[in-house]
Amino acid sequence: MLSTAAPQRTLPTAPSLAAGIPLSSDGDQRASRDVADMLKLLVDTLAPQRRVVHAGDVIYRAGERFGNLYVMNSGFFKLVTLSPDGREQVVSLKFRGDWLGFDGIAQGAYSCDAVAMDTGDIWVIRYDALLGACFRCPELLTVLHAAMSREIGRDRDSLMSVCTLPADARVAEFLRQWAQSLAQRGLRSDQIMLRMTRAEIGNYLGMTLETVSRALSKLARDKVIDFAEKGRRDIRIPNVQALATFVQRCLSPVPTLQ
Amino acid sequence: MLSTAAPQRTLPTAPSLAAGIPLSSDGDQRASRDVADMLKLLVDTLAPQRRVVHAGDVIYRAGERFGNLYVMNSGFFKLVTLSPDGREQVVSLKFRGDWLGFDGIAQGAYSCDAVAMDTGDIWVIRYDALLGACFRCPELLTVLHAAMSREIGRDRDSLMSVCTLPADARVAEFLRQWAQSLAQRGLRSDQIMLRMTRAEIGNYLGMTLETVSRALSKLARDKVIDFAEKGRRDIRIPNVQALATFVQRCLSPVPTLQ
DNA sequence: CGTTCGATTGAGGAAGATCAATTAATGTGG
DNA sequence: CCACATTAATTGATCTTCCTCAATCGAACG
Repeated sequence: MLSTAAPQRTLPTAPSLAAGIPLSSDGDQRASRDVADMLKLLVDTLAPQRRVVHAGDVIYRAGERFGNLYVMNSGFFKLVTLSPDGREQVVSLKFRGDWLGFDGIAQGAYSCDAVAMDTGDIWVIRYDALLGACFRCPELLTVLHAAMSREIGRDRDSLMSVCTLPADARVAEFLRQWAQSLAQRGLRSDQIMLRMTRAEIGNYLGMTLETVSRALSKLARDKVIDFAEKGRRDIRIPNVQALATFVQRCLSPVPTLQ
Repeated sequence: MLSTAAPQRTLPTAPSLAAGIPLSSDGDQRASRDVADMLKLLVDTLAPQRRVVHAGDVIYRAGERFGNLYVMNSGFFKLVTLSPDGREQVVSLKFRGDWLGFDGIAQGAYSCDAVAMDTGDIWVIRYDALLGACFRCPELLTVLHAAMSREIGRDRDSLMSVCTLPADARVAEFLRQWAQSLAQRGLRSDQIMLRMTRAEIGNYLGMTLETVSRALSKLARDKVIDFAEKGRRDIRIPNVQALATFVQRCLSPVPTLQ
């Protein structure tokens, strides 16, 4: 991990509108600092090329020759794989501080599409340049490996959710993870703007869009989430903990007394 | 990847009992060489400590302080994660040439249990020693990153299977992947010895043990697989391609005329 | 040889998929 | 700005797949 020696200033990305409720735990604040530290380190050592992206932009495609890694400074990405027989799967969602392109290292070609879901900016990092820089600055290597390791951990969490949770709980857990991801990056997490359709969410979670819709309706009915006035795309989460307890309630075979 | 300049001799682990049918494709043979090359490189540069393991041995546990990576020379491992609320999930299966422990880098502690499912031997590699060696031998870094990248790719393949395939197809695909893993390592892949119970397989694939059993029975009924005389734990796969076509048949909404 | 654990198979039920109709949001050209 | 077309979301009614429960069988082991 980052050896956070100097009390690095948090980048101005955390509008903590804390209205009494603590929006992020201590762990989240540390994670937020870690992300900021990593980004600063990358800027300082690599002066990466900056690239602005908009919703729909494809940063790399499956099969394309590998050469770059990308680090997200802002925005929101999905990674999509396509099987030979045409099945499509959203395999990962990425936020600020996440890296894109690790899948390409092994085979010399990317194995999925990286698609921007929102406006944002990412940093282009030539892989061989990065390796070179790692020799001059071992800290870079630490950061790189931590990022890859984290990605492996996240992928496993996804598998766990899909394999062990019923549909309702899976959707709740999805929202919880999303909120937590935002919190860990110093972004406000009490209101999340889903930039995915129900179909995309369902694909990611291994269920149909109707089931996603029903699950969200149930969460709203149970007051665990709230829809914004216009559009059912942004979701208010009054209390993240409520999502966690909802998941537990789905798991326990306790009669729901109604 | 490995710059396979010299025609490195394949390690004596590939008893190609080819009885006419090509047991492995050209791609598999290359992969097999790559694995052998990697293992040789590790021996030469790190002279890692060797450790013999037996079924049930736990190499590391979730929460344990991270320090070592492990490279499998032989045997078979499962990685198991446990959620805070007690859900257990087999998140990965590992074979010869695979690395164990990547999940520990990010957090400074392992996030799953690595359990041997069979007798085998693994090499213990201190992470900091590895990093040091990477500076003297950049090839090591390439190999390390390729291994992590491959792991990310595999995890995503798992997610894709679980999310997009019906139960029968998932079991077939599981066997196909297993056979392919063996072939890519120069091991015979026409006969695989499952060292997992139906319950473990089901857990890994996100279904119940009964469903696994029924799927295997169906595969046997359709002559896609064959059970050995004694015990239903080792499975003959007369033709790997048949597994792939079985998966496709499950996907296509073609009436099965019966 | 009985005990235990794993695997198989069947019957019934429940979660979620599919199909379909309706409503809400978004966009487009006049 | 409106009428219209288009896409996304919701909700209901069935239907299918898979889970659950249960009984039986086989293999391994003390």
